[in-house]
Parts: sequence; structure tokens; C-alpha cells
Amino acid sequence: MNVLNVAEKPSVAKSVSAILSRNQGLRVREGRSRYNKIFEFNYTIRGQPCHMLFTSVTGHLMELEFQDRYRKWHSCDPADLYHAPINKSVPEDKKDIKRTLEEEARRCQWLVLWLDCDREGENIAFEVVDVCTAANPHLTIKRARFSALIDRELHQAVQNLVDPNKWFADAVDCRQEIDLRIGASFTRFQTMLMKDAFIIDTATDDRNLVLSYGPCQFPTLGFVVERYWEIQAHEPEEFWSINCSHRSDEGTANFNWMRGHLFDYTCAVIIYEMCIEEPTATVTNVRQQEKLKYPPHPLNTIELEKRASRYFRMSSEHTMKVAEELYQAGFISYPRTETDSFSSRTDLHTIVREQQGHPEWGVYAQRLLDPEAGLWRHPRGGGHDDNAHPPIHPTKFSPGESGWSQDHRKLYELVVRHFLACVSKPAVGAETTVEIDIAGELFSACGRVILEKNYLDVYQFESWGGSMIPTYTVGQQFIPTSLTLDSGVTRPPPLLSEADLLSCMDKEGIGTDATMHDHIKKLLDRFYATKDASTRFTPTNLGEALVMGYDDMGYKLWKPYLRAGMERDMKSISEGTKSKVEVLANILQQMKACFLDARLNKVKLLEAMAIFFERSNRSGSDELHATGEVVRRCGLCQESDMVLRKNRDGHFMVGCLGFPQCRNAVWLPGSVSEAVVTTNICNFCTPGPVYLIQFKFRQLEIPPNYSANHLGCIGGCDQILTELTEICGTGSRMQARNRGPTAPTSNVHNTNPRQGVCMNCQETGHSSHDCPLHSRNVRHHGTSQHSGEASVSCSSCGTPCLLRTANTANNRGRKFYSCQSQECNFFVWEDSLSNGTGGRNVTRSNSIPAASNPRRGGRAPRGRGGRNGSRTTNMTFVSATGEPISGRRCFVCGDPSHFANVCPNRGV
DNA sequence: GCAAGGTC
Repeated sequence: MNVLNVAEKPSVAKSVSAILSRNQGLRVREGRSRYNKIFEFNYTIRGQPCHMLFTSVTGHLMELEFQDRYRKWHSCDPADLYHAPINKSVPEDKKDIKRTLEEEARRCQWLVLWLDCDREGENIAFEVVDVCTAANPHLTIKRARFSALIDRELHQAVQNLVDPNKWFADAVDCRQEIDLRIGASFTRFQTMLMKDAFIIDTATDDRNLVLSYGPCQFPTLGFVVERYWEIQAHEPEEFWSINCSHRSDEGTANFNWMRGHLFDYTCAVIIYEMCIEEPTATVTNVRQQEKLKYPPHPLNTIELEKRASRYFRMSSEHTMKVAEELYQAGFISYPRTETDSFSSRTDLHTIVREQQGHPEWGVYAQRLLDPEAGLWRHPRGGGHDDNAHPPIHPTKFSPGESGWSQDHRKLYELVVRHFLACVSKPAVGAETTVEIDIAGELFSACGRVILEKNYLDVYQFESWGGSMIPTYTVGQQFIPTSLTLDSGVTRPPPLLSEADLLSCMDKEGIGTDATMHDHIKKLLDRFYATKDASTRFTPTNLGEALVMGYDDMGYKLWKPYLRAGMERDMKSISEGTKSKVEVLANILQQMKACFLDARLNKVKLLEAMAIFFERSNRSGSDELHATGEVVRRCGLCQESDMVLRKNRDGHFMVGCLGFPQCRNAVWLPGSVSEAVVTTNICNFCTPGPVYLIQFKFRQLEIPPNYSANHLGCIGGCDQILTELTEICGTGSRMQARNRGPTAPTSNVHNTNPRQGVCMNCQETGHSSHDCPLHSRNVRHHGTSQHSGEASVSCSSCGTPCLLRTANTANNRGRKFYSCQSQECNFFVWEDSLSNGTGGRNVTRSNSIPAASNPRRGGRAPRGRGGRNGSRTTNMTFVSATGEPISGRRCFVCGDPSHFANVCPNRGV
């Protein structure tokens, strides 16, 4: 009997053939496809002697496509793509594999499928069945189920052949069809909508620009944009903490306040003054513990990508390319695996033994194998298993090949060191924690001594810092060397790094381990996001506008929910609890409704895009370009007229006809229901003539003391119009962004210097920080705001600082600079720059000479240890500039006659 | 010119 065996990839065909034939009588011949060889050997299945022909495909053999009539973008309405007929067929570049299968199938009686044992593998199995049975309808179809390419497993699989699982294959058919229909319809719709309407200045040729939508790429973009918005919405808040250090002969211990930090300055100051009053520290607890730092789990694809990004700043896409090449050359195992635990049958020692000769880690490998060294430990698994591939590990020793690039070397080194680390004992450290009490406040310091480095000796990508602190005993008392009240401001989270992005995708089930890097690369290719040198992602204007547009519609198409829901349905199909037909009909119906609704609301997308991009003249139907009644000559460009217009959403504005070259515009109150230009001319505004406008306001939207009818002037003289603009707001787009749970709540967003006009109200003639609407919002929201351009550079990292205004109880209106860098905490009060007391970690501590303290003698002892009435201290209190501070004053009001805790102004 | 999933 002739048996045709088909694997998912050439490497599996080769391995299985070698194992089943035990390399006895194994022959190889070429197939029609260059990569997919045919192996031949004899084998006995359940007593029946068989001649085995073993070949392979390369992943999916077929592709899903719309029928020809629907392929051209303008051939149909994109909404038709939800029901347009589709074909599954073998594409041109797979035709030679198809021919091999057909030819071999004709000679065989049985077809045994050796595809990977996951849903995609099962689907590929049915593609192979379709091709083979078309050539030979009499074939008996069987499936081999195996979970690893190991002797026993494979012999068992071939002796216990089963039927292929149609449910698994159905789930994939369903996913493919949904992805195609949704992706094609939304991509065509949004590309055709935007490309002609705006001047989208990306690096690519305009004609090649595609604004793609996909159920994986869009949620990936969503993660990037969401984090970006979170950063923009962040409002820095000051906090205060008390820190204590103690220097002795043995060294210095830095004690942290166990309260962490307080946001209330007065409260922090009062506690601080209590500590200054009775500064003697008493050691209350000394704890010693052994701590272990464990090596990482065995390496799977996502971890490989994350670690290569973190350690070498290699992109996930490049990592997979290099890993694939190392795999093809036989140096590492299959790089696309979810598995992060080794099977108990894997011979780990042999893999280590091969590495003994390496000049850098060979000695470590020898130590691992030496039972006396006691370094070996069976690796801990991370609980993931794809039942097809082992964790990524070295398969062949190499001291470095001549053809390798630096990246090949680095990645091979990572795989080897990671493997050696996995089978090593954890690092051991001894940690000492000392707690002290100063005037009832608790502080703690921690020191660590590393006792055994173990796996850290070989895994140099990780470190475990050691720090020494002096020896303390419970009950011991000392006077701190310094006791300071330090300030800081809260910082926004950093932009997402590539490793963060992979984690988000992994957690939400976006993409598979083999495709995640593709989706990330797609964001860059489509100009939706950029990546900086430290692998952090920022959305581009295009990326942000698209997400903003769909968000404004109320659709969460950029969130992972859609994919997660689909994934649940696919699971139900593969378990047989739902049918493919049922799920397809349901999802496609929902998505078509969503598509049609999105198209009805396309104005939201256009508005979001208009925030970032200039309108293009190619778009003739845009009512923003419709000519309105002339109000006056434009004072800015002095070339065009300014005309009265009504926006799509019903708001009125007076804009320059020279748009987009001239962006001069006056936005009118949102409460205007009608506006007509009259022939009356303003007597005050110049250059004239400025025609007056007859306004009608919606009565319910204006205060009762204003009239609903008003003959007004937009030239600047009209107080009533100004007031109503302040009260009601305008139809300006940027105003509309400050709402909703995902929209930034801060006007920080509005200081985005992307345009030449005020980002707050879109008017020209001022910038956002002196925008009249802006100051109104400051008062209204009571939040800290960006309030100026950078004029100070950070003394820590050199990045320009932003000047901001604090709005906390004690520092309302006070200006401070904070570093723009995500990594830096630099903060300084503006006024301290002139009086020389500033700097981050401003030392607000004062010395307490007894003579200068008018209240000292009058206070009763507080009964805690360490206080004896006389205060000779070796504490030093200095300003940040290093000058000794003398004298005392209340921190709340500055009065030298009392302390803050009894200040009459406390709490004001 | 469109998706996402396999793979060389």
C-alpha cells in the first residue's frame, strides 16, 4: 500500500521521515516545488506493510478571495463585500505544491495528514484533502495526532490514526471570511473617503496610500493611541515626602518614609516639623530574610521578541527574521512556539553538553554539568503549551559563524544563555530591612547582599542590585544625618514600548505568536505610528485621527473587544456548540450594520481628520468650502474675504475663503440657531467695512439676562458676543474633544503644537496658552495646566521643561517647571529660580538653633524616647543651593512666631 | 490598492 503523508512544513516532513524510518532506507527526491522535497521509506502500520511518501506544504495552501467582479475597488459598493461571493483557491505561487500533491495522490491509497495540531493546522489539512481527493477520489483520509517530534510520540501517532476534525477547520474558515469581508470593506471605505478629502503628508506617494482597517491591526493601534491620550490627559500633582539618611563608620543608610508620600503640603509639613522637633531615631525592627531571584521560564516566541527588544532594541519583526534564519541553518529550534516548558522527555543535559566548548559561556556549561557544583535545576514551566513545538533552544553549537551579522550573534547568544539560565538554580540574596521611628513616624531602609549569583552568572541581561547598609540593633538610637522634606510631581506613564505592546496583544488575544510582529510592523508601514530609538510608539496624526473618528462615533472598533468576541465564537465552533453558518451570519450581520452606520456618521471621521490635516481641493462636495455671505475682508492674509458659514453639525463660524492657506476664523457661540449677514456696517471696527450679523440664540442655552435676538459684530467690539462665546463655548472641534471616558479631560491635549492656530479655539492671533477660552477652563476645572513654552532645560537630563501652573490648595497660581522627558522627574518652582532655593528634592528643612525658636521652651515633652530637652545635634539643614538655612518660620504663612501645626492659616 | 493566518 502506498501512503501519502503531508506535513505543514518541509522541516516536519524531514524530521518525521527520519524518525519513522530510523534513517533506514530513507530516500529523498525533488518535488515540483523547490522547498518541498519528497521522502520515501517503508513502514508497517498495524501489521500492514506500507510504502510511505512524505511531503509537505508551506502553511496554508489556499487563499480566500472575492470573485473577480468584486476585486476592483470601484467595482462595487464596499457594503456589498458583506455578501459578495468568495472563492477559496490555490494561489499562483502555490500551484507547484498543488501539482506535487496531485501527482503523488494518484499513486496512493491512503492520505495521512501530519499538519500542526491546532485550528489552523486542521484547516490546512482540509485544504490538502480537497486537492488530493480531486486528483484521487478513492483515497482513505487519516489524521496523525502528535504533540512533539519525538520517537515514541510519532510511532504512537501513526499506529493510532484518527479522522480530521471538521469543527476545527470550520472555525478557521469562519475567521478567514470575517477578516476578509470586514477588512476589505472598511479599508476601501476609509481610504476612498479620506484620500481625496485631505492632504495627507506621509512619506509615501499619495497614490499608494492605503488606510487599512483590520481586526488585529486596529486594536494594536488602539493600544498605542490610548496610552498616548492617557499621557496627554495627565495632570501633574505635587506630592511631598520625608526622607532620612544616617551616616556612620560602616556607611550610609537611606530611610524612606513608610507613608510613601502625601499630596497635602500642610499635612506633610506638620508631620515634618514634628520630626524636626524630636529628631532622635529609634530602631524598632531589624528583619533578615533570604530572597531568591528565579531564572526566566523557557523561551517562547513572544518572550524572545520582548527580550530582544528590551536587551538589544531589535524590532519584533527583525527578531523573527533573524530567528528564522538561525532555525533554517539548524542552530536554534523552531522559533514560532507558544510552549514555555520542556517536556520531561527532552534531553536537556545533551543540549548543555554541546555548549561546553564556547569561549564565553563554555565554562558555565561545564559547571552546570558538574554534579558537585550543584548548579543544575530542572526548569520551571510557564504553563503554556501549543502541543506542537518545544521552547526555543539551541540545537547546534556555534562559536559564531563567519556569515553571521551582529544580530545573528546576539540572538543566538540570547537563546543559548536563556537556555542555560533556565536549567540553573536561582540567585540567592540576604535582605536586611531596618525600621526606625522618629517622633512617631516610621521609616525603613533596605540592604541586600548577594550570596550566590547562580543563573545570573550566565544571564548577563538581568541584574540584581546589592546595597550595603550599616548594622543596626533594635532599640538603638541615633540622630539622623539629614532629614528632609522633598517634593515631587506625579508623572504620566511612559509611551508603550514594543515589549509593552506585545504584552497588551498577548493579554487581549490580538494576533498569534507568529503574527504579532506583523501587526506591529503594519502600524509603521501604514504611517499610523512611529517608533523612537528606545522602541516606544507614538501615534501619528493619521493614526490618532482614525481612532478619534471611530471613537467619536461611539464605536469601539479600535478596542480589542471585537476580536475577543470573534475568538469566543471561533472556540464555540471548534467545540461544536455553534455552527459555522450560524456564527458567520450573526457576525457579518452585526458588522454590516456597524459599517453602514459608520458610513452614515462619516462626518465624525472627517472632523477628526480635519483637526490634523488640511482639506484638499480635490474634494468638491464639502460644504465647508461652500461660499457664504461676506462679512469683512480678512485682516490676516489681506487677500480673501471672510464669510459666514454653517458647519455640518450646525455651528456657525466666520472663516477666510483663503482656507487652507489662510486659517483665520472666528467661531461663534454654540447657542446661535440662526445668523444672517446684514447690510449694516460697524461704526467702530477697522479695517472696514465689517458687516453686522443678525443673530438668533436658542433661549434655553443663554443666561436669562441676554436677549435671544442680537445684531452683533464679529470685529471685536461686541461685548455681548464675547460674553456669550465665553459662556456657551463655540463649535470649535478642539473643544469637543474634552469629553467622554476615553477622551483626555485636560486641556494639555489642546496645547498640541500641530497647527499654526490656537489649538484651544482654532482662532488665529494668539496661541493656546493665552487663549481666552483656555483661562476660563482653568478656573472651571481647577486643574494644573500647561501654561507656556519651554524656557528652562532640565538640569538632570537636559530636556526642555514645560512651565506649568499649580492649582493645589497651598500653591494655587504658583508656576513650576517640569521636565518633559518620560524618564526624568526634574521639577523646580519658577520663583525658586530667582531666589535660589529651588531644585528637585528642594530641601525645605531648617536648622533649629535653640535661641531662634521662640516656642521651644514652652512645649511640653511628648514622652517619646530620645528627647531630653537640650538639642545639640549634628544635623545639617541646607537649601538646594547648599547655603545653610538659619532661623525658623511657619511653613504655611511664613510667620517666624509660630509653627505650622498651630498656624491660624492652616487649612486655608 | 484591502484582512489574518500559515510558511520558505
